[in-house]
Amino acid sequence: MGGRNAFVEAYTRLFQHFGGQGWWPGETPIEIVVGAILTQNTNWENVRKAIVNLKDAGVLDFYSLLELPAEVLAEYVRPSGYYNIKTRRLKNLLAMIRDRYDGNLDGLLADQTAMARENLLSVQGIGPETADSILLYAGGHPVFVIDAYTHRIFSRHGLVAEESDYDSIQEEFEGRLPRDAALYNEFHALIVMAGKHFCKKTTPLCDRCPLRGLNGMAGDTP
DNA sequence: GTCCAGTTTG
DNA sequence: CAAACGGGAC
Repeated sequence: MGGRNAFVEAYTRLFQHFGGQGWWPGETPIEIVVGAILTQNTNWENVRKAIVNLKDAGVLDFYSLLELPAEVLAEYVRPSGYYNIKTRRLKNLLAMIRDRYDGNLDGLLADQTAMARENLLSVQGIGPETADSILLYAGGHPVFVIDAYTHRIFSRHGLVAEESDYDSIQEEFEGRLPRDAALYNEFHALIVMAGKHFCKKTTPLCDRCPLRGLNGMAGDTP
């Protein structure tokens, strides 16, 4: 087992099993930012329908979204679920960019990582995972995105404590891995794949999981 | 009926 | 710590 570093080992195994994921599946920064909010606790396929609605309506750009009446925007994003609250969250983010970056999304993404993250987290409806997804996938900042899959997979393998919070898990990952945005990008996407296909919340498929035995435990499974 | 690339509020 | 937000797919 090339296992001095189980985090690197996990990445290697997942990449070999699933291959490169090529995230984020959005073409422009605004599309990635919108997708990051719409995908909160929601299946990506439903988010994709909402993005298609916005594209078809020709409003997937900063000022169109900013000026669009909330009730209209809500109809477009409806397929992604939580559509009223997500509409509000999108509007909150757009207003922050308008106020602090003169309406320039690229300005936010080009800001220093710590400052951009702080500004994102100040928006009601943007928590650490959404903020870091935007920083990493739209801005190319080297921040590791932690999600429910990350917590579940790595705690099941005894590599992070069950009770660890977002920031401490993130510190663990960033401390164990090279500070490389391309690596973080691919690794998080692979973790999502592992969570979907093997490390399910109920009835995990441990016997066939590419991560079985990752930490030298009796199978690393609960 | 269950689950989903979460976050806020009670 | 629990409830709320919610449509779509299986």
